[in-house]
Amino acid sequence: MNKINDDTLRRFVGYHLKRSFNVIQSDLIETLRPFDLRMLTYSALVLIVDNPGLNQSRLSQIMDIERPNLVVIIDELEERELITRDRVPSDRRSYALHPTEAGRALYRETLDAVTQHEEKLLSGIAPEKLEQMIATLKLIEAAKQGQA
Amino acid sequence: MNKINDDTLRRFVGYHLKRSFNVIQSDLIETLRPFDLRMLTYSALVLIVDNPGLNQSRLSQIMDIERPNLVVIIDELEERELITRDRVPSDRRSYALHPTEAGRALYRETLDAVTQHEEKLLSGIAPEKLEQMIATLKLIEAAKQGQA
DNA sequence: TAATATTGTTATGCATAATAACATAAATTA
DNA sequence: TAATTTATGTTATTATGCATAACAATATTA
Repeated sequence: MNKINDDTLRRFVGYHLKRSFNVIQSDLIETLRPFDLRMLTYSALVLIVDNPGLNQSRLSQIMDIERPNLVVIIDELEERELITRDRVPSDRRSYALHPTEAGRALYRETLDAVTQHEEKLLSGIAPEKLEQMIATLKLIEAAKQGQA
Repeated sequence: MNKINDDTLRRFVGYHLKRSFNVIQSDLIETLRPFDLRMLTYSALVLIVDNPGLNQSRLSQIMDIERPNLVVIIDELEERELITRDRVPSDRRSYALHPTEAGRALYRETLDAVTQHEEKLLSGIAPEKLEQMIATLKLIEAAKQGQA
């Protein structure tokens, strides 16, 4: 059982990011499973509750996904009557997305669950370290703009 | 053009991880494109060069993917004659994976390219911050084991 | 008014990832 | 030794995430 050497890949920030994200992601998937939500449907629900009235174009931008991929997500949330697509008189191309009462209720439930699961998963790590890490992650996120 | 509020999602470490990983990932995909490699074929190649003789079972473990998903990756690398699958006399179920000379050459080329691209992307961030972040990312990675 | 841009949509394909089922071979145990 | 269990690699299948092309309806602009 000699150890496999991944020192070369360990030189890359992306490798560490991916491996740690995998850990959080699998925890999150399990957390959301009882609510029949996936990462993207959950993110969309949260953003719609927190930004009622926004349209799909804007939502796809903040979610960093292409508009076509958002359509099925919104379809799903609408079919489950967690949100509504409302025609906008001032721009008849777009829909204003609003949560239903059921959507807001699910939002509250899942927010608790997700918060608790992440707190539990990361309970062994000093909050200052996490805060520092997040600050650096934001710098990486911002590095995108600086690219050619 | 009022800003969309994602404060709720910003409470989650996973959200920051995902967004920053997306930035690095899209850069990496572009970097690997000229070499006709994807993230997974690249990772596999690196690990095989650095750990010649390992088998698919072990490789799938370190890569954190299921064995069936590794098969096509190894198929591709073998078809391109970057690696070989060699029968092991002591265990005739498994294959020892070895890089070819072409595989080692591509490894060197891509290692340079990936290193440079990541350095360029992250050039505006202080190395100490990145080091601290990686240390915390490792803690998150390790949190997996501590789970129920 | 004519040309261009935006919004939402359909269709399509590629990449990543998980599971079930299986053949072959090895290890265990009865 | 024989029977059972486990490990390795494989095929098939499915779900998910993500990107692009093309389009109709509507808005914007030149």
